Parts: sequence; structure tokens; C-alpha cells
Amino acid sequence: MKNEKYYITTAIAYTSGKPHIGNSYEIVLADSIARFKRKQGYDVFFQTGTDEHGQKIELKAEEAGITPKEFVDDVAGQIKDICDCLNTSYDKFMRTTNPEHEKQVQKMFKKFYDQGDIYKGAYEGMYCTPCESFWTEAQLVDGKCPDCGREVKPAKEEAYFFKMSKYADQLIDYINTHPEFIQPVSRKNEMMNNFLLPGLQDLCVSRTSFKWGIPVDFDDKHVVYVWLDALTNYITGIGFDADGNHSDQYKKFWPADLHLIGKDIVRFHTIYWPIFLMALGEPLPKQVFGHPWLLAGSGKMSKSLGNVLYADDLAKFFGVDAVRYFMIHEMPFENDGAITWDLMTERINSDLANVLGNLVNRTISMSNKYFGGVVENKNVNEAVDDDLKAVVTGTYKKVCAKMDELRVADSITEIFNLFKRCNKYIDETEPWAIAKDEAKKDRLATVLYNLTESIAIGASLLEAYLPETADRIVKQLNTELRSFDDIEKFGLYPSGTKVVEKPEILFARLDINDVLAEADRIAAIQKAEAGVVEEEAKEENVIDIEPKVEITYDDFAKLQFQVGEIIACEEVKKSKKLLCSQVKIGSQTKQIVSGIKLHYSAEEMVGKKVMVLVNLKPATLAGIVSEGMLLCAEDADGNLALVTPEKEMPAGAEIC
RNA sequence: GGCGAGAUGGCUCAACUGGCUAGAGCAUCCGGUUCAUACCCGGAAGGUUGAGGGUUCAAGUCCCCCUCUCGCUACCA
Repeated sequence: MKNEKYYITTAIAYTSGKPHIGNSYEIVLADSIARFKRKQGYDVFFQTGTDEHGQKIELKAEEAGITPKEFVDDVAGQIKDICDCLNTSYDKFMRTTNPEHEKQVQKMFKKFYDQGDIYKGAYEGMYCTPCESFWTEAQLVDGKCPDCGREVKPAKEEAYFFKMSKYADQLIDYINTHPEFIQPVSRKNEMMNNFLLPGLQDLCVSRTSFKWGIPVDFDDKHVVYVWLDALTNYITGIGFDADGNHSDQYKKFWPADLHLIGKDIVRFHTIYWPIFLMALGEPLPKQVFGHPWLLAGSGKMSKSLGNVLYADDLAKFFGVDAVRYFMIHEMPFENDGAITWDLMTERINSDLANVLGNLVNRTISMSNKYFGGVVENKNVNEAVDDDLKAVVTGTYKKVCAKMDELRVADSITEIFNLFKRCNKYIDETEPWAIAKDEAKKDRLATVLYNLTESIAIGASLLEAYLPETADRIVKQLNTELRSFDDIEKFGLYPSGTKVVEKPEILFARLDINDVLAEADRIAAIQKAEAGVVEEEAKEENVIDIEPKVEITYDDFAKLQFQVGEIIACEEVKKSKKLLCSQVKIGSQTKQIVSGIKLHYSAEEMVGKKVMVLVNLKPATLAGIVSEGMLLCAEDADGNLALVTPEKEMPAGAEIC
């Protein structure tokens, strides 16, 4: 038994809605690791939870006509239900609306401010309106926007910034001297090359544009930036105190041994989070693993398509451990995995039903058929037994090696190799043939004992991944799950034990037609729900944007809008998003570059009459001069629609 | 555009610093078996390792070039 501690966390789930299967998989992965470590003798603390602040939630709550707190209470409940329905063994479910957490975040923010890590941004001359970006003094190039090189203006709003640059060198050094810190290593390179080496920019850590967040206690116009709020859950959840009065739990468990997160938020966990910790004077987490995603077959999940997969639906239909098995098995280390009803069916049938379920079933059946269910070791050994025993007792080491590398999918495959070896052993020994010879009765008993013992060991290895199944197996064998201390010893199954009379089907084989019928049923329900939602949404399909300052008519009159006809258009080859159009405005033609390639093809642009801002100062984009701006409407998802006159108008007509 | 990763049998992937007929699982076909959930065991077929060129006794592995895919990032007048 080891006496070391092991602190593992998942990312906390954002409470903007019920998470689909792709978001639920992380908790199962973490759970397998946590259970495995516990079984290895580590003192494990496993924390998960919810991230409950932010503008999106504020808006969703408003739409639903309830308070943000009511909204997140509901969603956090759903998320916790999913964690529970997947049988995950978290020790703490942390919510960022927890009052103690909120208090600590405020204290940390104040501490950072007091020690000069956070400063109030002075906006004069620092906001580049066209770029919609805030810049700090250090970032300005000759006092101008470092992006477009134009004048920056005083902004109306103030914000607090965190001096990331102060800690950047220290972080670079840490990452370089701790190669295991960021996993997989490809992520490490991305962080270094894109953020750290080019020079880390200071981060804006407060917002004034919405209210649903933790207020900055010494300046309550501001709420704390959601990431600063969210990331700190890893320490506040175990009793960190900004004044240094940490709980014993914190002293014991921090730093975390593993932050398990999705690959999309690696940046926050490997750059900002370590820097916040440095500023607090706390040690950094030992490892951050940005796992890939489990994607639903081809394309996006959407309710209107009826193809959203939810962990609880799947667990209800396939069983909890079948879903766990699929997630763990299919979850690759570096590339995204796929989940579909077909793939689920295939995995369950071939691995769980055929290999494992059938093995347990046939073994128990034989014990009952030949020995009335009593499994006895008569020690009549043959050479063929040796390899079986070697494989069975050697599996633990292989599984450990894979787990140490966080290759959880590979580790469960090792366990199934053990079961496959058992099936082969049955074929090699042919118990039904031995049974015909009364003189070989003791040999037959030994064979069945070896099988039963092998299964008991296999089930014990499986416990961390499929706890319920492991339990069901040993119950049928009338024994108990074995500790890892005894997992490499063959022969501990008590000789003379009587197994159950009638073996239970662990995993029934699935008929693909039944499965697809279930998929259709769920799809129909989702579509129906989506239909209702869509109709409601139609009436309410509006977007609120950040209000800008009031302008005078004179301000407006400075803008020259005209109808332009696109007479030619081509893609800007070097860019993913830019189209270059020749726009006829009256008798002249202007060249305008627009970031709309993802929404319009060059061909379909030609002939359109669009609204153009004509007197905008020319700028160079991707090396091409742009002499104006095509106006578009943009929805919440970033979809663009060109604005065109609703009646036929000549090119050059003024818009006023 | 910048940086990075990758392209291997129908599918998913493997092959450490170049080294014996390029491996495994699933799917397919054939055979065996009957204790068992039409299951299990064995075997076979299937790859000029994205294209082309080069280095070497030897290249999936190294170099050059081309095509394509993906990730992060920038651009979005």
C-alpha cells in the first residue's frame, strides 16, 4: 500500500445547458483513473463540478424568465445527475456559486491588486475601435494599434488587467524543465509557439458588461473574469485561503496531480492558471492532460436533427457499464474518437457480450454441469496451464504501465486480453472432452478452477473501469474483488467455493435493428422538442448587443454609405476568410476586402448589390488594399448576411 | 499567412534511436468445436506504408519536393 496522496480534477462544466455525451466522457475517464489510484493505495481526492457565472448564463436565465441562480441550480442539478448516473466516484462536486469560493475569489483578486499583479487599465488612447481590441501601453507600437497600426482612442470603460508578462519567463522555464506538465506534448508546442515565445499579453480579468459574476469587492462595477473565477475552484474546493489559513485538506492535497481537461481549454490551464498560482505563491499542478473529444459520428449534434447523444439516455438503454466501457475504450490519447449507435452496438456485442459475458457464463455453466457448482483446485496441472497463469498474473503490470501514461483505453484493452486468453484456454483444454473420462475428473476440476480464478482476477482489474460489472461477476463466483496486493498471485480463489447455479447474462447481445429503433425513438422526441423550441424561438429571435455611445447627427453625416454592385470577386488565396471584391459605386470602382469567405463564395458575390461604407480610410489586409467596407448583419452564431436594398437601386445610390 | 502534427490492408490504429516475410483489433471468407449469449478457437485473404526523387548494404522510419488532411494561431474595414 502506498500512502501518497493523489488529487485529480476534471474541468468544471459550464452550466449553460445539459451536457451531451462528448462533455460527459471526461468524468468517466477521470473516475477510472481515480478508482484505479485508490485501488493502488493512493489517498485520492477527486473533484468535479460546475462553472456557473458569465454573460451567457445571464442571458439564458433571462430568456427563461428566472434568476441566474435558479437557472444554474437547475442545470447544475442535471449535470450532477449525469455524473451520478454514470456511477462516478467524485469526492466533491464544486460549484462556483459556492459562497466560500466567491469570497476567496474576491480575496485573491484583491491580493493580486495589492501586490501589483492586477492594475486598472487606463484606457485613454488604448482602444482600437475597428479592431474592437483593448491594448495596454506596453503593447502599442509607436502609440498605435499593434494590429492595424492606426490611432487608438480613449475608451469609455475601465477594466482590470493581469500582468501576465511578469511571470512569463518563469512559466516558460517551468514548462521546459517539466516535460510531463502538458500532455500530450503536441499541446505544449502549441502553447509555447503561439503564446509564450512571441510574448505573453496581459489579460483583462474583469468585466463591466454584465452582472452575473463575482463582484470585485473594492470596485463593484466590475465582476471577476470567468476564467479567474473558474480555474480557482481547484484550490478553493479543497480549502485554500488567500490569507494563508489553508485547510489541512489543502495542505495535504495541493498541488493537484492531474487536471483532466478538454483540448480546447489547454491554454487556460497551462498559461493563465499556472501564472495565477505563481502570483499566489502556490505550487503548480503536476500535470495537465488535454484529452481529445468524443464526437458523434459525422457532423454536429443538434436537437433539430435529433442526433444529440446524452449519457443518461444511453445508460438507460445500454446500461451504465456498457456506456462507460465504450467511452473508455474509444477514448483515444491524441486523436478524437467517434460515437454512434452502430459503434456502440458493435463494441458491446463483440467485447462485452461475446468475450467477457459469454466467458463468465460458460465457465459457471460447466462448473454446475460437471461439479454441481463447486469449484475445487485438485492441482492436476499441465503445461498448457502455465501460459494462462502467466498472462493472468502479468496483466496488472501491463495495465499499470498504460495507466501511468494516462493511456486508459489501452489499459482496459489489456484486461480484455486476459479474458480472451481464458477463452482460448477453454479451447486448448476442451473440458467437455475431459468430462467424458471419469479418470480425468480431477484434471477437469483443476481446469475449471484455473478459469474461475482467472476471471476473479480479471474482474478485480476491471473494477476501476466497470465497477458494477466487476461486482456482478464476483458475486456469481461467490467471492470478493481482490486488492491489487494480491492481483499478481494465482490461486487465491478459495478452493471448494460454490458458484451460482444459474449464470446471469452480464451483457445481452444487441440486435442492431432494436438499437436503431431506439435511436429513431429518441430522435423523434428530440425533434419534437426542438420543434416547439424553434417556434418559441421565432417570436423571440432577437439579439441584444453592447450599446455604443450616443452620436450626433454630425457624427452620422460623416459616414458615406452607398449602394455598390459587385462586378468581380475572387478569393484571397493566402487567407481562410477573406474575399476581394471589385465594387462599382457610381462611375468608379473600389476594391474591397471582406472577411466573408466562410459565408459567401466568390461566384455568388458577383452581381449582388450591397451596402458599402465608402469613405473609410483604406487599409491593407493580407497584403491587399481595401478601400471600403461591405456591411453585413451578424447573428449570435457568427453567421453573416449582406445588407442589400430591398428594391432595385442603381449602383452609387446614397444610403442615408 | 505563421507554427505544428499527420497520410500504413474495408474500418480503427501499431512498428524504440533506419535492420529479418510491415503487426494487432473489428469486419469478410474458410475450417474446427459445442461448455456457452448463433458463442469460442484456428486459419486465410486483404497494404508497391499519399505521389515522385534521393542517401544507405538496408527506409514506413532519414533528406528534398509535391498533393491532401488535421490542430493551434493570425487576418474578419
